[in-house]
Amino acid sequence: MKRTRIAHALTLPAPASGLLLKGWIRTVRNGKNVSFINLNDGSNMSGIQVVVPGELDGIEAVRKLTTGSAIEVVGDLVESQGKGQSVEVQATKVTTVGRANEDYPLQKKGASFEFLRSIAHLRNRSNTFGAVFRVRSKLAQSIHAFFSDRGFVYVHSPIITASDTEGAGEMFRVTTLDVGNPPRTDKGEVDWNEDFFGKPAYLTVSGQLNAEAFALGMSDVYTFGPTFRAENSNTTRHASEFWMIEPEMAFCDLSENCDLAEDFVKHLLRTVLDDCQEDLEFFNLRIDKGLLERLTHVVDSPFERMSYREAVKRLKDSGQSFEYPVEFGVNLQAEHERFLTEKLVGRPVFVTDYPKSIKAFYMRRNDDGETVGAVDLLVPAVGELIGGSAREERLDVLEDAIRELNLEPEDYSWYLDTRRFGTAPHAGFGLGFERMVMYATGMQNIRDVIPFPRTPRNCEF
RNA sequence: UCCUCAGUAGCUCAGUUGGUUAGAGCGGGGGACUGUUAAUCCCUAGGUCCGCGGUUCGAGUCCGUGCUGAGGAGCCA
Repeated sequence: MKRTRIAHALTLPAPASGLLLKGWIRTVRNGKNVSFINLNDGSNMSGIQVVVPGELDGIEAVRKLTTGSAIEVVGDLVESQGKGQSVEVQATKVTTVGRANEDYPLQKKGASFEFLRSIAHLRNRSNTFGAVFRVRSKLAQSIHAFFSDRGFVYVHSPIITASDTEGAGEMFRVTTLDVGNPPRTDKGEVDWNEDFFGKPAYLTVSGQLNAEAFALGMSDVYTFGPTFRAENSNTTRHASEFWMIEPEMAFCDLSENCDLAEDFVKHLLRTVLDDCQEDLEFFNLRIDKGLLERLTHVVDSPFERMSYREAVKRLKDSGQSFEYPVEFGVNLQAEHERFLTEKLVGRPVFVTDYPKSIKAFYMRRNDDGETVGAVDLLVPAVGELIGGSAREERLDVLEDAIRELNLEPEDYSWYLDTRRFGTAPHAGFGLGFERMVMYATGMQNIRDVIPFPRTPRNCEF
């Protein structure tokens, strides 16, 4: 007999006989004549109710079953006699596969997210985290589907990099040297020539420069993989290891870049609205009351676009007082971004053309000499969701930008090669995957949307 | 990294101006009852009050310090 996943069993027309279900017990209620088991195998939120008649062979073993135990059930799908579910499984055989002892930490009792983080290996068996990780998986699959449909090439950018000049944050060093007793040069400095790669190496903080190289040859590409930041930042929105999506398109300007970003965000949200209904309804009920309304609104609204210059003007004209004043030339604070997208615009907004002084060297310089072709997508309730830009494709301008930062163009030789040999306008953006999962689920802590999160001082599991 | 707050039973929490034997609900064990829905009812076991040091006749409670966690800020994705 072949196993049926519970989500599928629930779609079968009842009555249906001879099903084999396997999963883990969420709750058991034993009566004199009948026992009820809520069985869950991770394929959906609700699980399925298994009804075990009191006269069944082996009923004594069933009565001793505990929350968390793994079992196999053979039975028939029938219309439910009780309230609360339309169908249930009338068991003809129940087999204990793996018993959970009475100290199983996930009892049928509300537990704090903080506690569940301490049992990350078990928390996927809870309602909330089962839903989070189903949605996360669906979003990941949906990302590949979106780009695949548009002819993008999926590029695996390297995890280990030797360039420490990307400037996106503190990097984790990768080394095989004995940290307690490294080889040293005559001057007493650590001799990186002796290290595995013959020079200092790090975990990547971004795949963008690699993606650019592939875009300038394969046209439309994207990366989707893990990224590492050694920042000692302890917030609900930062992790040391997270996933990032970075599309990069040749022969593409800032406006077309925004077009893609808008389609992309809407596609992802529409997918989870369509395919993860039960999970999203749970989030809407238990985690974030406004979730469904907000997501539906975003999917249905055209995104606003305005320049940074205009955004600053509208923020100043709003009369709103901010903890940090708004001025042309300063980065927008979280409070500014939220006010702009939530109050002034009321829907997602692309803010474009930031002062060059607050953006990265590789962003394309505008003709005004003052701004660059950067774009941030701000969304209600979260703030910045996407950051991107048109890339500087002109070799001489790019070299000047590097020198202005007191960096050496020679250190970027392979990157500059792409501008020497058949350069072309191109643009792209980066989206923190976990930010999207948080946005889609209403979860407020990044540690609760990553299966086994890594943050400063936390590398369990 | 900075600021603020917190740490009491397996979990979620209460614990008064410092005062006798630190409590409740859920979960666990035993029983009753029941087509049940986080079932219900009775009985029961279960504690390094985060660690260390101090003040005091007396500390879960006050002070210092360390550890851990959370929220906020900065940085960013």
